[in-house]
Amino acid sequence: MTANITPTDPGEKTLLERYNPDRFPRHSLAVDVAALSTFDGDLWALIIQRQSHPFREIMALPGGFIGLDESLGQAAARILDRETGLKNVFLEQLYTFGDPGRDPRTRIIAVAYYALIDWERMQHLKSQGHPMPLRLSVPWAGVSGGPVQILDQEGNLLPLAFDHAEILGMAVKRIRGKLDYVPIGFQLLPSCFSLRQLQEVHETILNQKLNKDSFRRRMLASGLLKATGELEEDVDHRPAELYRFTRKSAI
Amino acid sequence: MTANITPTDPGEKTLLERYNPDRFPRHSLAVDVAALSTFDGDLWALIIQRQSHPFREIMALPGGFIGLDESLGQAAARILDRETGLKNVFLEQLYTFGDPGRDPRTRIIAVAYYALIDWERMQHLKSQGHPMPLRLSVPWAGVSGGPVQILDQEGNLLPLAFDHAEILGMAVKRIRGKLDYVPIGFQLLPSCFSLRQLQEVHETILNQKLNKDSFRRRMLASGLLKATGELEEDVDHRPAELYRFTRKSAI
DNA sequence: AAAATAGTGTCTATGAGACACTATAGT
DNA sequence: ACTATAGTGTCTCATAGACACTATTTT
Repeated sequence: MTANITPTDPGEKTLLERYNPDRFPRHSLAVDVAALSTFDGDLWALIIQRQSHPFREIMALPGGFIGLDESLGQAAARILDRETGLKNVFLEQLYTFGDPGRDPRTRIIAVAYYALIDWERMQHLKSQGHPMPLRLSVPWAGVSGGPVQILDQEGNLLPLAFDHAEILGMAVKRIRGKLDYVPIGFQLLPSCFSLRQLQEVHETILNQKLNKDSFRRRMLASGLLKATGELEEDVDHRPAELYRFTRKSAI
Repeated sequence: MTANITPTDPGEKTLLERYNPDRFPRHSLAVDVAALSTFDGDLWALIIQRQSHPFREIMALPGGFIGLDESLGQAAARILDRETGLKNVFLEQLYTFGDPGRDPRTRIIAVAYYALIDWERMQHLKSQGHPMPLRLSVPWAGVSGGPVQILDQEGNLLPLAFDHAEILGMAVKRIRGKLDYVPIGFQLLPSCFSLRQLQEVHETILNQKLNKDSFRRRMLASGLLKATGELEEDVDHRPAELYRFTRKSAI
């Protein structure tokens, strides 16, 4: 559009140069990351123990403030890298939590992301310090949603800081719903896997047993799996063939 | 947790009182609303023509800055009310757009919401001035996603300001995906409607013809429709029975 | 009566679940 | 040989699509 300069319109260029962001309220913006994995029939989340107030010593999701020149996804990847040393992780925006009062310090809006990490990588976290995977307890079925709790090694419920139980719940709800039409299961497996492993991932996410025959047929008919010809090793029964995902569909 | 005060820990209360939000970068946060309706076999979106720079005179979604003490959903409802006078509208968070550079003034993060409004209400907007429904042209099938264009009365493509074509595209993708498992169709209809009207809404959203028999069976089997006993009027053929949605499932 | 759509009944094709059977590893 | 799981073939059942038919309004 032509920027005609008139007495009432000083022109776009001038206005942009004169623009004062402080004419409108400014907010603190953070990213929280729900990094999920599957193991032993349960979902696990990467949790840290807070070192400072508020919620000092309480369990929380990794998070941090968003820099002025990084995109939201970059901020999430940076924070996940800082906590785990992992790069190139499946990471997707989840929801933005902005209720006034969700943080007792001041109003902080959190753009939540979720990540899917296979258990093998989850075991080799760079910073062996605070972050650790903790088992989830999902107190609802299907995709009804709601907060999700975390358990310590003895199976005791641990409280979560801020609204992080809601964020985790939203992440579980999202991947349950998404699993029906997007093959995200392989994000939680090594690059080579058996159909049984894939089925166990699905069963863990959905928290329900699936029919073996029908699951095999669906997966093989999807055209997204490629047989490698290799076989499982070190199992005390007939070894299964290993498959790879053909990542033709953009994730 | 007991707030033990030690030489290295001044206590939670003190820290919260001393908290300085300016220790971290602060951002401009806005809400943009994609208000959708269906009519004449197409999706329509509520569009305004910008009165000021940047993108002066270009078409855009209604939006505004988020107040310091309102929730994100409240901000979206306030802005939709300001533009349309409509209250109690189906409104749901869509995605947060935060790429640096998406707004030429300064970095502005936009939490996008989408609304579903039945065509009847769309015709009686309070402020007869700027906001108007414009027809959408969706250049992709299914839920592949991508930007969506708007058409003027003559069917010419109009440019959209900022990343609003992407926001609209995300909204269309979302409702297409959601329609398969959540009955959102009735949000685009008056409270009483025929099965044919409902099918037309589905066909418009999905942009594909549906099988009449199977659609009827699915809808009636869902248990979400209640026959009213009333019939259509002023149609030049056998009148259809009218139904209501039983909103037992929380939307 | 003609036109147009509403609504019902039935056949068929497809896909999921169930089950039986064979195959192949370790012990 | 025994056990455990992999993998195949087949039957059944539920649901979607197709189609034929009847019903009810306006013109």
